[in-house]
Amino acid sequence: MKIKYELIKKSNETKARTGILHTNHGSFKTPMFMPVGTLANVKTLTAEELKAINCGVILANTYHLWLRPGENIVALAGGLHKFMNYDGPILTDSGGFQVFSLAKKKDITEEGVHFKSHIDGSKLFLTPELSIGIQNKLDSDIAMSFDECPPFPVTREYMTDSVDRTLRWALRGKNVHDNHHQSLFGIVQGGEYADLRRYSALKTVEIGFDGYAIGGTSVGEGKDTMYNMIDYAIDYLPTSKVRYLMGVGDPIDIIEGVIRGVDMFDCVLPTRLARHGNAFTKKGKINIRNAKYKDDFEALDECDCYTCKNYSRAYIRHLIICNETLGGRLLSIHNIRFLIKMTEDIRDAIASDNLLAYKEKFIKEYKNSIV
RNA sequence: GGAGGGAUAGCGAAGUGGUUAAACGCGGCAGACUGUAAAUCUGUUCCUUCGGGUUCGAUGGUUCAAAUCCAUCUUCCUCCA
Repeated sequence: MKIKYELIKKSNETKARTGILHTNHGSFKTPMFMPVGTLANVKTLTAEELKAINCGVILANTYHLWLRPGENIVALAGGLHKFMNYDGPILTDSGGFQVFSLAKKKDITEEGVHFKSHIDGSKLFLTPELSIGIQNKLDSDIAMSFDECPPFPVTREYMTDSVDRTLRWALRGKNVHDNHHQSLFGIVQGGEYADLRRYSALKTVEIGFDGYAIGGTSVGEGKDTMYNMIDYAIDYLPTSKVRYLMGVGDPIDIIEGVIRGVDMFDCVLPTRLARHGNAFTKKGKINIRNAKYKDDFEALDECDCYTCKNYSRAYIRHLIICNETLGGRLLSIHNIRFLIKMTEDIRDAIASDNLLAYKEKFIKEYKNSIV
C-alpha cells in the first residue's frame, strides 16, 4: 500500500493545514517533525525512546546505509524497520544532500554523480536508478527522489540546468521504482529564483509523486530567502498530497513553514544541538554548559518529556561538561520532544484557527526572554 | 651528612640572552550548529581607565637587553650514607 494523505482541516487564516498520513507502519498527524536517524538510528536514542517522545516518523539515509552496512544486509535483516527495531514510519533521504554536503570534489553528469567516499576516499558513482534501487531494498515507507541540492547562491544559468537535470533524474527514478508498498516523493528545487521554483514544482507534479518536498533549503540562504523558497513553490503543489520541507528544524522556521502550507519537516538540529549541550526551551535556546546553570536544579523547561520529569539543569550540565553520553541523550530526548510537542500545539492551533496568535505568543516568549 | 635533577600563567608542559605576555595540551569562560564525514568546530583565558602596567620560586648581580648567564637563599624529587 502506498501512503495516503488525509486532509483534515485547512486553516482559514493561513495556508496551514492539519492532516493524517497513513503508511504501512501506522499513521501520523501532520504537521509533523521527523528526527533524523542517518545511520538507521537517531543518535543516542533507542526505538522505544523515540516512541515515548511520540514522534510520528523518522528519517534514515540512503547514501550512508549504502556504504555501511550495505542495502543487502538491511534487506537480509528483513528491511529497515526490522533491522533497527523501529516499527513506525520511516522515510529515507536519497543521498542527494550528501553529494552536496560531503563531496568537495564531485563531478555531476547527466548520468549521475561521481564523488568520493567520506570513509575511505574510494570512487563512487550514484545515479537516480541506484539511489531508488537502494531505497527499494531498504524498504522504507517513503523514498525520496535523487536530486541535485545546489549550494547557495548559484547563478541563474546553473540553477536552470540543475532544475531540469533534477526533473530528468526524478523521472528516471520513478521509472525504476519497484517496491509496491513504498511511496516516492519528488523534490522541488530552483534556489531563490521564483520562476524556477514554480517551474520545478509544476514539472515535478506533472511527473506525479506520492508527496512533494521542497529542497535546496537550509543551505545557508538565510531565513527570509528560505521562506520565499516555500512561497514560490507551495501553491503549485496539490493540496491532496503531503508537503515536506527538507532540512528545516529551527522552531521558528517550523512555524513559518506550517503557515506557508508545509506538513513535514526534518532536521538534525535537535539531536546535534543536544550532543553539543544546547536545549530548546519555551524561553529560547539555552547552552546548558553556561556557568549560570551550575546550581540550577530546575527542569530544562516546562515540558512533559522523560528528561524534564526526572532531571535537573545542573545535573545535565554536569554530564555534558564531563562528556558523559547520558547528557547528550537526555538533551536529545528533550529537544525532539520539544519539536514534536510544538507540532502538537500547532495542530491544535490550526484546529481552533489560532495559528497566528500561537505564532506571536511563541516567538515573543522564545526570542525576548533571558533564561 | 653527601651527589644529582627540578621550581614557567588555574594545572601539566615547551622555551635556555633580544623577533617572548611567553608554544602546546588540559581546565575555565563564551559562541556556532537547519535533507548528520559534527558527543564537533570556533573564539577567549596575567592586570588595564586599552595609553600602558606587572610576570617565569626569592633576593642580589652581569648585560644596551635575562624566564634564559652568575651568586646566595627557599623548596621539591631521586640516589648514596
